[in-house]
Amino acid sequence: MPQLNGGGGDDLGANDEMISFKDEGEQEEKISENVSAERDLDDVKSSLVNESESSSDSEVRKEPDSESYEKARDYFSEALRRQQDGGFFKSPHYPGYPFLMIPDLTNPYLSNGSLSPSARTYLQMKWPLLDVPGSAGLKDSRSPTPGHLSNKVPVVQHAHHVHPLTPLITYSNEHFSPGTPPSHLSPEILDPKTGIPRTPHPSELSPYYPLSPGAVGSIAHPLGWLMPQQGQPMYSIPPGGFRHPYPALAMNASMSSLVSSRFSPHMVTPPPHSLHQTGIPHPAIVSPAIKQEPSGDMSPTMHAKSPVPPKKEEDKKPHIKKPLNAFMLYMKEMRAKVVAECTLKESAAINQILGRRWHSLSREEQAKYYELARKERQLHSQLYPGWSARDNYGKRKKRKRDNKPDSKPEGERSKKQCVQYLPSEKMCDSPASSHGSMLDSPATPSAALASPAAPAATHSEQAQPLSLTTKPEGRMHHHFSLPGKASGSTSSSTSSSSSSSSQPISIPVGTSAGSQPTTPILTRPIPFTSLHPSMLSPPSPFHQAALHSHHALFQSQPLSLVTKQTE
DNA sequence: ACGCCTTTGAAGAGC
DNA sequence: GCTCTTCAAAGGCGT
Repeated sequence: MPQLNGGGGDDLGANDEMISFKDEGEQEEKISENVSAERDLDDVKSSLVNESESSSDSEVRKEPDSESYEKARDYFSEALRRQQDGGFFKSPHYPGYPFLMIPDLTNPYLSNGSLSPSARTYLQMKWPLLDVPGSAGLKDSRSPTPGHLSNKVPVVQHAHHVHPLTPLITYSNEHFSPGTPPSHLSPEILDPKTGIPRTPHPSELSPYYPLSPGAVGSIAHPLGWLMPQQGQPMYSIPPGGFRHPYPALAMNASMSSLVSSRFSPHMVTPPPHSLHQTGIPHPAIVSPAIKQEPSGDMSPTMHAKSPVPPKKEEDKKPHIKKPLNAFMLYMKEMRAKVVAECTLKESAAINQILGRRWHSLSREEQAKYYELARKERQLHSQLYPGWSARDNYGKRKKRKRDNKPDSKPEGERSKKQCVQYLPSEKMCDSPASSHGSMLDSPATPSAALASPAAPAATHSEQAQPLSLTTKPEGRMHHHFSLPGKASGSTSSSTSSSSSSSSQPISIPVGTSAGSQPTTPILTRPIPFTSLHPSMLSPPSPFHQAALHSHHALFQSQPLSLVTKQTE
């Protein structure tokens, strides 16, 4: 139904994709009302972000090897996203966002990977934009106001300057063509000092790349708040250097050779072999011998396309990753923000939060991700026509949670099946969601807000990330169902089988499905230090003042409150 | 070092 | 057509 993006629905064949939020119903639009709250939240977050930066910085540095290269880049991009995320939920301002799914020279699907998709995205776009003076409301690009930058307050970007989903445009190589910046973006290249649009210099077009310490130090870095330390690049710098504005020129041999073919500023002379038959540079073809996946394996489908002789097939197979779905894209985008807000590290917990946030997104916002994911799939199919998701089966040699619905009683499954991070999540969620201005979710009673640590979040709720929404029906019910499978029954499909089966339905302790067990099972509790009431959704202005106190409170709160058992 | 955890969505296989 | 499984990201944690 939701051909939400009316105009853009070119080949929006993904009708089914929209189904997921079909039942999201009406509650979500309210998010847009919190734009101003978000603005304030930035201030709050800035402190939290700073708080988490020091630790994350060390993380980055501990992986200098080439394999971590992408990781570092991703990290950096996430850090950038943090800065950007301040305006993310303002995305209602981006209804007509043009998705720039231009085939990328790099290959985000190769696990050995080239530049991080998201990182690439930020290349010439983000940093110049960061020079746009903070307060979005001002929209005054002529007052650099270095003060706010040095103050490490995330710059609230004007919606017009960069779309919040920009980092999701992961496969566009536009950003690597300084000579041909995206038409819609080129005007946004602002002079860091004047804020006046200007013709970007190549060296400035890739501000994403780590600046030389000197350069960073000489200029009040717009991203100072996310720069771990003065002049310290956010992410690990390959031993080879990586200080040149064009990393390809300074990186180690393998990477540079890889990147050079992909990041040629003008792409004038891409190596012939790098071009896919579709005209799209084929990353997998580009560097079969240059940069292979450490484990190096090339799917048979790749052989068909790759000019590289099939010799050493097993060794040369790059692992072509699945295209990211909408939620995955969203996760990559928002993870950093959640981490920053919650000082939370465990992905399992973060993902739960993100799952809730995902459902709290407005239709438009979700639609953007769906659209983006759809285009990713299109691009992926173009890049790898013969690729099948099946090709990756078995690559992960883990076989988990093969919970035959009836093979084992619920409680007999591994205890980890019952791991619940949601109590904490709930606590983060409660304040915002319980507030009238937010998603007045019936599932988040004010009691939860009053006592974040209290197990107000019923277990059934925990098993239902969607409970954040106002829709009592829909998936919510499905999650109540026993693993046997009422859940998958919905034609809706979205979270049908997989989520229901994977969900820790964990009907606990003597409670039937649908009842309200008050005992969150938290075998691996999240430290309270990781919790923050603003985690799940932007806090309303009313909560602004309370955020810090909440945070402080959480830090001092014992976890026992969460794990309290009621039976 | 490896796998699990967690989330949603997509895709494939099996019935 | 429906159900189930696997994988995609991510990073802490357990073994």
